[in-house]
Amino acid sequence: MTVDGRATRGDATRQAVLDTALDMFAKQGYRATSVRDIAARCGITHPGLLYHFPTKEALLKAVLERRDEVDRAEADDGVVDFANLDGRALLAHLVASAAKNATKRGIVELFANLSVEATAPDHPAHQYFVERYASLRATLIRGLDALASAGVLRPGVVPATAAAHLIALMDGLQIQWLLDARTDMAGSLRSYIDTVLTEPLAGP
Amino acid sequence: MTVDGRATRGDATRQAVLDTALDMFAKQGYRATSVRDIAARCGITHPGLLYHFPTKEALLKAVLERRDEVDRAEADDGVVDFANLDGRALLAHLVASAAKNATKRGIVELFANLSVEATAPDHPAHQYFVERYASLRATLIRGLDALASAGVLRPGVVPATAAAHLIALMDGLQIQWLLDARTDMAGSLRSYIDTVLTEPLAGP
DNA sequence: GTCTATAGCTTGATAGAC
DNA sequence: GTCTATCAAGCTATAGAC
Repeated sequence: MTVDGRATRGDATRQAVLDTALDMFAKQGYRATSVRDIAARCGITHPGLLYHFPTKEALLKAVLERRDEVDRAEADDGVVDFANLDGRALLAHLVASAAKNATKRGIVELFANLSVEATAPDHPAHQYFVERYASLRATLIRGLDALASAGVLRPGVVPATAAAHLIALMDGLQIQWLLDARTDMAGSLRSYIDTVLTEPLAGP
Repeated sequence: MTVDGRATRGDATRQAVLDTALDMFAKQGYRATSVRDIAARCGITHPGLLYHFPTKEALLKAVLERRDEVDRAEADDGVVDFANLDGRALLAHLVASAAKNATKRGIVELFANLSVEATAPDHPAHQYFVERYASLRATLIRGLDALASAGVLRPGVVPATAAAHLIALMDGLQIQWLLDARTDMAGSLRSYIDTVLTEPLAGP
C-alpha cells in the first residue's frame, strides 16, 4: 500500500516477496536460502527482487519487521498491550504463544535458526536480537516483580533468575520440539511456571 | 595412530586437521567454514585435506566423534561413568559442565549452531543429535528417578518434565550467554536444580 | 601423502535494455 | 518494475602428476 491507500502492482510483488522470504528463511534458515530461490517462487528473477530490496540483508530486516507487525496484530485480538499485562496474564500469554508456535514449524525454525546465527556480533540481525531479548527480559522481570509484591510468588524465587529461566526454556524447548514433535512446549513451560507461583496458572 | 601403535606423518596431519576444523566450525559455524580455510591453516591445500576426509561431511562427523572422546576423557578425571553417576553427582556434573563451557565460546557456538541446524532431518549431523538428546534425556530421567526414590526430590516434580527442563535450560542459557557474556549459565542452572531438590546441591 | 590444475556449480550484486 | 546478461567470488570435489 502506498501512503494514500492505493495499492500498486509493485506493492503486491513486494508483499509476495516478503511472505515467500519469511516462509523460506523459516524452513531452511537465512544463510541456506538464496535470493534466486525466493525470487523464483515469486515468479520473478533475482534482479527483479533486488529492485524491491537492494540486498539480501535488507530483505531479512524487512521480514523481521513484518513478523513483528503480524505478531502485534494477532496479540491485538483484544487490543492487549504485551508490555503492560499483569503478571499472571503475561505468563499465560507465554504459554499460549508456545501452544500457537506448535502449529507453525516454519516460524519456529526461523527464530531458532536466527537467534543462534545472530549471536555473532557481525550478523545483520544481531542488534535486532539483542534488543528483542533485552526487552522480553525486562517485561518478564516487571511482571514477576508485580507478582512478588502481590505475594503470589513462591518464596525464594528471584525475578531476574526466573526471567532468564523462562526465556531459556522457550528457546530450548523449541529445539527439542523441532527434533521431536511429540515435545509438549506449552505444557512443559506451564509446569515450570507452576513451580514459581504459589497457585497454579488457570486456563486451558 | 595406526593399529599397531606407530604414528605416521599422515596421522599427525589428520590430527591437526581435526583440531583446526573443530576450532573453525566452532568460531564460524559449519556452513560458514570452507574446507580451503581449514586446509590453509593446517599448511596444506584442500585436496590434501580431502585425502584424509573424503568429504566435508565426513570431516564434521569425525570432529563430533573427537569432541565426544575429549569430553569423555575429561570426565574421566576420576574414571567416572557419566551414565551411571548417582543423581546428585549427575546434576552437579551438569553445573560443572556449564561452568567449563563458559571458558570455551567456540565449543558453545559449535553446538548451539549445530543443534539447530541439525534439526533438519536431512542434515548430516541429524542422527547424531537425535541420539545425543535421547541419551541425555534417558540418563537424566534415570538420575531423577533415583533421587525420587531416595525421597530428596521436591514433591510434585515429575522426572521426565524436569529432564526436559534441564536440557532446555542448558540450550537456552547458551544462547543468552552468547548474546551477553555476563549471563551466568552455571548459576542459573544450579538455581533451577535447587528448586527441584529438597536440599540444595553442595559444592563450589 | 600431498601437490597443481581445473571442472562445475552457486552465490550476491550490477549494468543496461525495455 | 522487470528483464537478460554478466561479473567476481566463493564453494566442493576430482584427475592426475610427483
